[in-house]
Amino acid sequence: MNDPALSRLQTLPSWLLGRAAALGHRLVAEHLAEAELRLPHHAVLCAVAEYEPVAQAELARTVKIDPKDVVTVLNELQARELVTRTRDPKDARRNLITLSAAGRELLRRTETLGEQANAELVAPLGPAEREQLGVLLQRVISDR
Amino acid sequence: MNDPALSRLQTLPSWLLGRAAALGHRLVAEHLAEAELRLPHHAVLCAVAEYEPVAQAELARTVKIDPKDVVTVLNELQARELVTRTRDPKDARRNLITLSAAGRELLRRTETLGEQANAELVAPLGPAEREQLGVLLQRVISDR
DNA sequence: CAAATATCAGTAAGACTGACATCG
DNA sequence: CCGATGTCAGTCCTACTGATATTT
Repeated sequence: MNDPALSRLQTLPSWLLGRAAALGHRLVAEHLAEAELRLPHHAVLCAVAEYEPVAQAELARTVKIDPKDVVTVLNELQARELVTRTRDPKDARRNLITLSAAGRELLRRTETLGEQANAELVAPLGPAEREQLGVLLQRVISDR
Repeated sequence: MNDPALSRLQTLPSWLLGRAAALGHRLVAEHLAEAELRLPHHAVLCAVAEYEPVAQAELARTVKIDPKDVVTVLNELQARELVTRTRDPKDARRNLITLSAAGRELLRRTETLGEQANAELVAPLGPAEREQLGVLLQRVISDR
């Protein structure tokens, strides 16, 4: 018998995406480990830098992670004094998150580390192909 | 200040890949749930169909999951009588895995489900673009 | 003895779910 | 009261690590 079931599976976009993402995830995580930061923490730090002062719920939306997980990530970032959490005087439900000086400094490092990891990830591709890949992926994830 | 830290992050290949893969993972998982199968189980089933009779260690290599996890996956597949595990008479260290009739039948269903999910995933792309995406991803993951 | 195979137990990261209190 | 926000506790899936037994 031996119909090529696996071969077919391994050409499906979801399979290829899964493997490529796993590779990227591993590379980025390895590089970020140098700054003792994990991936969601880095993403949250990026978002805080761009939108501070910002509420946790909005962080969850922009970084696209679960609001419940934002709590944990922020707890850890706050424990390392990379961000500050203060009550919003205008709306007491909200915590306003801002970047500390240490957070800003660490972010500069982790941004560099992240870009190195991504350079490794797309090393097999030429510049035009990297651009093309980015465009296609954007289309696939757009709005969903 | 507000340098666009998040914006930059969200154009990195690893970020885009992560989001696209998560979307694909969710779509495939949802479709496979209809057959009460999870992702690794489907992949293993595909590999067994293509290479049976096959040893667990080789399954781990072809499907690229941890050999320890193959044990669990196979336990569950065997409990549902989708595969059979028999001692290799030539090498008593090996278990030879083969597909049962029920397994072969279920695989036909899950293959269809998987292809439907992937069709949804790449729905925003035209035929040529899907091909292009596949080629680029193959290049990125080749050999690593 | 060294290497490969299979199993088991435990752990870690990430994404999720449900319950709850607070505030507007 | 409803809806949004934040917190807490716990689950699920996937991936890994370490230890062990057996066989080649």
